[in-house]
Amino acid sequence: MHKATIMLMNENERQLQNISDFLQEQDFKVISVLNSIDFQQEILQSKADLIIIGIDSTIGKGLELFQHLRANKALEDTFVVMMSQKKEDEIHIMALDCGADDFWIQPIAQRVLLKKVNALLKQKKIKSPEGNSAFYIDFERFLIIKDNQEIFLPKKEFQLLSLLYSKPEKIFSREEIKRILWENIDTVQTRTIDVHIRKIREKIGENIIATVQGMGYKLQVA
Amino acid sequence: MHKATIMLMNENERQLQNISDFLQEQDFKVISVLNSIDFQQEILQSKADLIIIGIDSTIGKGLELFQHLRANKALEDTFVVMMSQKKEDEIHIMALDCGADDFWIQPIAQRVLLKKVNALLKQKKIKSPEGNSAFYIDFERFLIIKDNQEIFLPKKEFQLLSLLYSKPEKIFSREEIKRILWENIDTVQTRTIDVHIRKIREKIGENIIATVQGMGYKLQVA
DNA sequence: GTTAAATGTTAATATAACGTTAAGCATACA
DNA sequence: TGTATGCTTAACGTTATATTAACATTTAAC
Repeated sequence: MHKATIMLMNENERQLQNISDFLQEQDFKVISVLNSIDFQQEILQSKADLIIIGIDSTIGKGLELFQHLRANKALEDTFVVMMSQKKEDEIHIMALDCGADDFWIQPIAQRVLLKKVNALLKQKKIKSPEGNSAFYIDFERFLIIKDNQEIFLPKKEFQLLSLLYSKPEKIFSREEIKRILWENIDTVQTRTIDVHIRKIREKIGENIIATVQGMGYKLQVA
Repeated sequence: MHKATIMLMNENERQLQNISDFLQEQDFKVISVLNSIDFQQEILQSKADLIIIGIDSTIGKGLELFQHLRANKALEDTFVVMMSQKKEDEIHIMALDCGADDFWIQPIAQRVLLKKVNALLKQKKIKSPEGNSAFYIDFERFLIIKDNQEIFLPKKEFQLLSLLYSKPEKIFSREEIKRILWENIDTVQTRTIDVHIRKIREKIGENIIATVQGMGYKLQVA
């Protein structure tokens, strides 16, 4: 099984070492950084599954820095937790506002830490429809925006893509698509859907809609 | 957008009312229950997205009760959080061991509560492999999840595995499998099933489907 | 141990599902 | 009225999946 990678950022060296040692003992792959410059360099390349940031020495510049990074696509699937010794709600809220997925108060018992880490790693973030794939849909203007380009799709193609887009990764069977887009008028032949798919792929790219044989189509998230 | 449903269980009526009122103000659909009997009745039907349990008046019977429920498939996608006024690590760990996904310490500021609730609702649970066997089936995405890996199976293999999965440990005879998967078209030869079993084993592991000589196949629960 | 029955395995073949193209028709619009 | 656009279809190409037959191996019964 894949060994989870955890990235630690903490300007307090002792704290950093403590947690790092413990997590390594527990057989995680750990990447430790002591300051926000290293952090910035490592964060996007590390492909960490979980990032734990100690914010006590960092407040201000660190959080601000992070807020920008959070928007980065490479971090979409990464859990980010901030830790602090301060219990004030203000800090808690600030951390979550900056895009942290959770907030832990230090000191934290090793067994609790381990439980929490494992609990998080079991979960998987779902990308919000906005950050979805290589494109997004402007429903007001009936346009697909991809790579800063505006792509126009005819009505049926637009409807079909919108449907798939409504639940990325969910497989929509031809039956389901027919039911929704054609209101179940079963005079519609099977190949019709394929042709629409064909044209959509032609316009927005081949790798966005995946075929699942025997089942239907789905929007790729990766 | 779908209005999230939150279920609250707390034997302390004032706490229950407080949280319930606040969350309703925030436009969540809230289901409140005061005791573990109601809880048991409501939990499976409520289809809540998030369940928050106050455990201080409940410890013991409540947790035990919940531990059984956690195994239920209907709760696979539901986040469960336990709250307590006690800060001891023991309780924290116990809660997580019982299958809680998170643990919050009371009192909790309303703004913090709201942030945490929203953060959780943004995530979507991945069913833990521990449940049934060494894997689980994502029917929406048509995938087998095993050791955090997503495995694709062709339609027939998927159907066959799903059938076995529907009743772990039950032995399905070849006749029964034929009847269900081929709608009793008896032109299908015996070895066909074996070949499908073979391919499934190849992809998800040899120890998951067991052969019962003279009887049929069954899903191992391990 | 020997044997027959049951199951495992492989690779060739058949079939079903999907992709693609071009053409026909309807509708809108200049 | 002619032209453009979009939707659907049929026909055919291609690929993925399902099935089969032939042979190997295991199991249980004697």
